[in-house]
Amino acid sequence: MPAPSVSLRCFILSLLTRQPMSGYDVKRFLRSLSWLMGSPSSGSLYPILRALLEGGLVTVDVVVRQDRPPRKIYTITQAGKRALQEWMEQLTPSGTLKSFVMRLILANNLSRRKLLAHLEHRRSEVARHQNTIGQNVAAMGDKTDLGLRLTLDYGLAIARSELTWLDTTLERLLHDSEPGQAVEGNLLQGVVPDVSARSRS
Amino acid sequence: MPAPSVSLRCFILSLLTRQPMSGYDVKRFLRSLSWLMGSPSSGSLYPILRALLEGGLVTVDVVVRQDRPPRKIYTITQAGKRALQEWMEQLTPSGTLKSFVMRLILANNLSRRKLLAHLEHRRSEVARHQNTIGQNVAAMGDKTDLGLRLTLDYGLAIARSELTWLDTTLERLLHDSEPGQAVEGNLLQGVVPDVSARSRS
DNA sequence: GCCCGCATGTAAGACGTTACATGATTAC
DNA sequence: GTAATCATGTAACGTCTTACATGCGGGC
Repeated sequence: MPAPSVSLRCFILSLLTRQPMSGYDVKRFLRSLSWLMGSPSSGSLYPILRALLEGGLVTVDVVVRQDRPPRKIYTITQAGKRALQEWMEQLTPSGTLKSFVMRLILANNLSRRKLLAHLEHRRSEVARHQNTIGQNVAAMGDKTDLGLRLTLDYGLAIARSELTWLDTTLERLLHDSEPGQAVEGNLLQGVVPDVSARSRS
Repeated sequence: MPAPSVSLRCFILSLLTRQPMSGYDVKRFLRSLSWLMGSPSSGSLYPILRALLEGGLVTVDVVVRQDRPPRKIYTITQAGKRALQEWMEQLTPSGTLKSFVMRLILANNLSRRKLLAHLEHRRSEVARHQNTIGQNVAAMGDKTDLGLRLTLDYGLAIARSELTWLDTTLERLLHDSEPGQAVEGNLLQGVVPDVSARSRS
């Protein structure tokens, strides 16, 4: 039993705050975002669900069906929500795009203040890396290394677009929060499950 | 000895085609690009160098110095170059940004044809993911999931900027290769213009 | 007939990090 | 004097993937 990573375990736990899901549902959801943050394989996903279950952070409803494997629908418990809250408190992101996106998806579980802090933290990191790249470009001088030039140019392009996205998003969120009063509460109004989610056949 | 991954081993080997380097040099170089592709820790880097040495793909020159650890300068051998060439032939990228950047850095070891193919491959992948995100947005409808909306919006912004970068870069490379006759040789003339463009601190 | 999607899960091993060990030099 | 950089390396451990096992249903 390869004790799964804290971050991935918590992330999957937090997906269950959106709605109860089966392991396969989690997989499909993450596969649709695989470009941004990759998606775990069965070999890591199912052990994580089992660990959550054994830790009492989720419950499972087994839906038995004729002649096919039962679907196991996982639902987060109160204990799970508490554990999640504790994890959310100590945001210490590690600079990678993946960890940034992880927390971005969880925006609903964050107070607006925390969300803004998260975005601003990312902003400063990207800005720093932009500077680093600029220094690299300067240090390179006239050496004709096509690969390095392309890479640095690429990095600059990505960094620039990310910064503008962060700026406009921050501005939008700030603008939205000014008229509102509930600054500290979670901003997610209609949390109610709505378990349909699959209409396509 | 945790036999290191093929890709990382080959990538580090290929860095030595740029110039002979010590392990620490490799580390520093990769740290300066850590945002794009991360940088390996000592625990993976040094075993890789040892494996390359034992495989005869590199040689080492030990520079002894007074009272400090000797610097070990690694140089790629003919056998190393051949092995690298073979690896380069079978480009089967795996969609991640990291693997894309890895090959981008190695542009000098690629024929122009291969480089263009690489960029075009990336282009089609990003375009596909852009479509996926679009579908997600459509499927979401009016559900108010702030985190998911932000994430999808973010993904779209990144994808768009990457596509425009790829387009302009492809165009530039095509434009440069038309007048020239040597289509198949490695290209490295000092092309890429004007990468300044920093306005914000 | 065959492969793909659905749906779960396990075992073995590849991969990489963390933490340590060593120790001189430079900078605050 | 405490910390950071230079510079190498090892061992233990955490983490994740690959490949397999199972088995039905639907499309080509």
